[in-house]
Amino acid sequence: MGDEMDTARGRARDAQRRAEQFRRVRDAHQTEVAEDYVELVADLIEETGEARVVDLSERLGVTKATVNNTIQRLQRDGLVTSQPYRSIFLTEKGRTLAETSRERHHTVRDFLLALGVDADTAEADSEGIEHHVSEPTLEAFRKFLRKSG
Amino acid sequence: MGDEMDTARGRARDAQRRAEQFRRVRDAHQTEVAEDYVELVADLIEETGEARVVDLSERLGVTKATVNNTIQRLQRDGLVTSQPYRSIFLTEKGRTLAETSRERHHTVRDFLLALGVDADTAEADSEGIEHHVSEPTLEAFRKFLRKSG
DNA sequence: GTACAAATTTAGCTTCTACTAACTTTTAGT
DNA sequence: ACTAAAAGTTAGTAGAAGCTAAATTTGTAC
Repeated sequence: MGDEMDTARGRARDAQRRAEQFRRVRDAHQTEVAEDYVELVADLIEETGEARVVDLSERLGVTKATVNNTIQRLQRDGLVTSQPYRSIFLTEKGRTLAETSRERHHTVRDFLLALGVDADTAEADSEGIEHHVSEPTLEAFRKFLRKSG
Repeated sequence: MGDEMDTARGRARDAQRRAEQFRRVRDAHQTEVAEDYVELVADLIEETGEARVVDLSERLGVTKATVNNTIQRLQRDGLVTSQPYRSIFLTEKGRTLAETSRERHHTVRDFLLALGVDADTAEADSEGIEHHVSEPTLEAFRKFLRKSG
């Protein structure tokens, strides 16, 4: 068994490891929408007392029809409840997801701010980044915040 | 025009601003796949001399059929060229995208490493994060790297 | 309490990304 | 040169997320 084979094997292992990373990113995408929705539903309930399709539609920048579609799916997945023509509520599962999601979002945003990024950019970028930050990285962010705070 | 209206207006403006952020994240998603592919094609050409469907398939963790599909789309969008049963090449546009994409990827990865995140996590997270980091944030990352380096 | 406006829902369509299974072409071994 | 394996392609399917347009329900102003 020569070097060539070892190299080939090494490459194969490498490829599999990287494939796993891409898979994780793809999986993250599937939960991103769910996280954005439940986070927003939680915010709206706190701010205005209820979460309506039209509010989600405005804040997300998609049509009401799209919101409706997605809410159906989230209901199917046990994250929200809603009766026809009534506003939207979070299930326990939904509340938990909203909570961890929000915590992550804030950590990322505060971290970017602490790093010297301007407020608008920090808010905008954290929206995209929050879904792709693992717990170890979040912990590194928190550590930085403690030191710089 | 009382406080109530001002608040309502303020909320509407706020909603629009946030909607813009979500829109940006959604747009980023559309280019993510393209960026991952061209970056990988560039890597493979450098490492092995050519980029084949089967290699992309292995590294991305998707089937060859999926790679084929996507390559068609990238070709349609002018990022790659490929003749049937032949390996894949980047266009000038594709090379440019691969280059900026790779630079961003490395900046994010090196930044996470400098922050104390372990190598595996840095590699995995940077894969997800790289597509959502704006230029100002990247610049803040670079600045941190210069200071800590 | 009726009519109108606002909100919600439904129907039908598109694009993207993924899959499996079957097929064709190319490459490599003998 | 032939055959088998590897690589690439095609066809058909599915689900997610978006859209527009039309229908329906709810809420409100008079």
